[in-house]
Amino acid sequence: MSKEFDFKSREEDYSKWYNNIVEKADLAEHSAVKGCMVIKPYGYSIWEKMQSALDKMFKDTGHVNAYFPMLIPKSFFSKEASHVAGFAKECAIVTHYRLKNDEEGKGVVVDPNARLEEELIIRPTSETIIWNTYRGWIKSYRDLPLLINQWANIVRWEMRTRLFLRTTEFLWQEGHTAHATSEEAIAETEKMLNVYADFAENWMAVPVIKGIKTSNERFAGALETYCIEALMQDGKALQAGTSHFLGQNFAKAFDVKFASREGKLDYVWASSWGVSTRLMGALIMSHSDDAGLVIPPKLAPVQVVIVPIYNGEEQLQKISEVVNKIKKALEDKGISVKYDDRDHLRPGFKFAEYEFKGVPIRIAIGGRDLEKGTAELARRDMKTKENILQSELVQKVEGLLVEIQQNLFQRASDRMKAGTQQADSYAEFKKMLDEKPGFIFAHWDGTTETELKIKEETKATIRCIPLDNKKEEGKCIYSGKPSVQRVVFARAY
RNA sequence: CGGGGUGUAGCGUAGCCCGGUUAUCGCGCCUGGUUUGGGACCAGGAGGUCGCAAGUUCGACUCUUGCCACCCCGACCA
Repeated sequence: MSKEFDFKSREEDYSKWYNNIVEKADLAEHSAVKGCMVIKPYGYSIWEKMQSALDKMFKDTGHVNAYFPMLIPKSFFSKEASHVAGFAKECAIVTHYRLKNDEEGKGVVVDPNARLEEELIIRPTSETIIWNTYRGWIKSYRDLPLLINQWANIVRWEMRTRLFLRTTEFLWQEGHTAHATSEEAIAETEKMLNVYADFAENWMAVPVIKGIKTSNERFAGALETYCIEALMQDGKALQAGTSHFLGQNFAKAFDVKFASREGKLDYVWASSWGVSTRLMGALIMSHSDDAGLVIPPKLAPVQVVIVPIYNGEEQLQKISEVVNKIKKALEDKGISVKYDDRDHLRPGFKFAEYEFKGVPIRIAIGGRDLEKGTAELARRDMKTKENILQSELVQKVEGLLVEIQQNLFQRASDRMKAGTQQADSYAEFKKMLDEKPGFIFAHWDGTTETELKIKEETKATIRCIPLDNKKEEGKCIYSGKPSVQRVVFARAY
């Protein structure tokens, strides 16, 4: 019996549990560079599944992909005042372009003669370089809307990092669109928020609240920031995606004007929106349990694993014949199947391994099944198993994949519901945060001052003002001033 | 960036306080064999800049200083 695969339980140590899963399910590991991670093949293939689903959704909504450089002239940043203020503290800067051999023979050193005339920033986001480019692309209303997305890596120099949730370098997509009117840009911003929510719920099986950020939490340079917020199993909120209405801020900063149908020149209206490898963190923390990772079928690199149980090589061959037929039949239905016939590991070991790697369905076929025409079918989400006829396997598996997907969403939704409360006084609010953290709906007077005070005293922030919020008269839990609606508070990642 | 902790083989660790042959054990890995319905067993074997760098010393895993990385807590953020 190996200790290697023993997980910390969520109860025992939530962060350790999370790190264990990331490492032991082979998703990612720390790299030689502080704050940066290596995404391992198994983890990356989940990200690829996310990418391809999202990419299709973007294309289906009229967007095209392009690529802009990773290095941005420093001067670009200062063109939009609040943007530079928001990102200045976390920028990596390229100052030189050459190394040379150290004259004292101590390896290579930066060549002081190779200083860049203008320093380059490694993109923390690409608004500036993109809007500088758009100036040349947009002349007329006929050039609009411009609907572009890019898949890229970016760097934000973070103080404290956690695999997937916050790393110095991360992968993401960023959409940058240009429109003739404010209304159109806002519609685009909202449309992409809906795409994100759709993806989170229907692919990741993660329920989210759609909302608007307070001015304090808004993206640097945006007029309005929309977001999807998810609730993790420890009661902390996770911002899973954002979509920004940028107004004419970047158009003005980079002088991007278009001639309208009437022949008038006006600045272009903009949106930008993004989701990142942080989604991996959301996925892990939404569904996984004390036995390891749980992946919804639609994002699982391997949906079905088949493990043979045999006695001797001869029997293995017979089983393999049956398995290969089943495998083919499943694959014909578009299901990804792995047949694990490694001989040096026993079935029990494999069972455990696929459990902590989160494979949704496991089929075991042994000598007894050979005679009876049966198989053992186990589902990861419930950790249950049953014996069924091989002849019913394909149909059963197809249905089960759908069922597991739905079950995970249902379970996560129930958790979110159970973790969502209403507080009507500050005392009650603080008690909830301590005793049963989660989303807390409470009245707020709408001022940044109150928001910051609450944050300072409780570490809870306003996650968003839900889009479907019902208006309700009330009093701010902190200041007692009148409020027209409840907002969502939580401690967050 | 502040407080706390950790760093010895792929993983988990003993040794360090009180310096002294060839650095301990378990798991994993390799070879061969027996096994295989929930984390197999036997035999043999390989694998180490003791996080890095200086210093003290006849001698450093052990003492001193500096640095690095990771974890936890804070400030900051997707």
